[in-house]
Amino acid sequence: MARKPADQTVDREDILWAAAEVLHRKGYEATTMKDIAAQVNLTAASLYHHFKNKDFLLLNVLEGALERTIASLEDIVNSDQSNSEKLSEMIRVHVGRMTTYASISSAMTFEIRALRNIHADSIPGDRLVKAEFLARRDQFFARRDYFESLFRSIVLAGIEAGEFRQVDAAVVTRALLGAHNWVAVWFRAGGRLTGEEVADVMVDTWLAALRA
Amino acid sequence: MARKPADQTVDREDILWAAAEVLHRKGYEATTMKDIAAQVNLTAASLYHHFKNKDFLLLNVLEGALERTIASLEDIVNSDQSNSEKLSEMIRVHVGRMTTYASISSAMTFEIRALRNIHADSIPGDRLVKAEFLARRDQFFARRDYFESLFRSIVLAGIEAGEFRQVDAAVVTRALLGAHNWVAVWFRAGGRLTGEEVADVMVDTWLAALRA
DNA sequence: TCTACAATCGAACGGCAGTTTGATTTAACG
DNA sequence: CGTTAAATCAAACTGCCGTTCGATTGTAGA
Repeated sequence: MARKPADQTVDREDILWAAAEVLHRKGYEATTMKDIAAQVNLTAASLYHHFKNKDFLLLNVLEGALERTIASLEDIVNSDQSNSEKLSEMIRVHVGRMTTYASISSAMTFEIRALRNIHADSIPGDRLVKAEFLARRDQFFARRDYFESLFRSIVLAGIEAGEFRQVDAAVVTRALLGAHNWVAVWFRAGGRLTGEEVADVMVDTWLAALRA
Repeated sequence: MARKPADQTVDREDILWAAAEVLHRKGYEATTMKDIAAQVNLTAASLYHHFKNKDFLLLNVLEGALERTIASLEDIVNSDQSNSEKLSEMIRVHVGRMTTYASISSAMTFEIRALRNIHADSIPGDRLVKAEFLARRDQFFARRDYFESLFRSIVLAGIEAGEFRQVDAAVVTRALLGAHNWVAVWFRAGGRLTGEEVADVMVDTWLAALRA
């Protein structure tokens, strides 16, 4: 089927990973198709065999990252633990992704603006392609809201259960998410702290901030 | 001296403000000189009368925003209050800037990557211009570190004074800054909460997280 | 072995971004 | 008034970016 015997055959996942890598370093607009292709030893033209265009490539990166994160969080939310325990685990998962997959995760949060700024008119392709893009992008925004609501629902549940003190759950949740997102910007593997140690600090911080 | 009688005369500050506005919406790479010019009813070419090029324009926006913020924070740091009081005021100032001047402030934090990714070779102009850019950019990064150290120093002082509990000051400070930065992304004037109310929640949250 | 097709590349195209240049307008100052 | 210089613009240039197209390569299955 494919070309190239064994030395190099690239699949969708490899490209998505490479794209996230470059996205993390440069941001969507500064990232060229050539940049992404170079990371997987291809030419820019070859990428179009795997993805419709640059916009869809971005969309696929963001969708994949978000869905994997949501899946991990849902397992915790649906588990049988106290709200404090759930929140702790969720923080560890979220911060863990920010440190282990910094490129993918920070693309997921910081390139949302780029996704929003893509104008339907400028997308190449026929009407159906445009429509698909718009629909999937809307879906992504909805899922992104759902992701946020997972954290918020635990904060709210903790307050009602008396585990957490009375706070503005919406704002505190966003404060927590902002703190986590920022980790992907400053964290460096091999630095003073490991990803797990950073997560420990975050857990400690947010439990202290919320404790009744 | 100038042209245009009274209907429109534009100065550096107007352009910087307009640039921040567009930067906030689109990000540096997606922002065109035409975009910025349009905001102040000019053509792209006219901008070059006020700034050397697009890179310097970005640099000027970031420098201005950072220096103004630092000045406000230094007043508080040097004041005669407890560390808790100082931190509260600093949070109010920082969050206040994020809500009142969201464009300028979020450019200051989120466009740092764009600034870092500008390669000396690609800057137009002679050697002196390049050198000036590189020097001022380094200076900006240094000032940005200093800005962060202002918050961290108060956290550390609070710990030593026994006002705050023992925490990893570096990580907690960055958590706090991340939470604040994120405000510029989600806050909307006219929403459920005013900027001051958001700041109140942040003060409450961080004092709770740090209280001994 | 032959065929079909997945995967890749080189080359070319259209468009637009940042920038430069030179001319033009108009306010300020003597 | 006349001169000067600040402020602006239209037009043109250059280079690169996303994308398309056609040709080529190698492999999997018949």
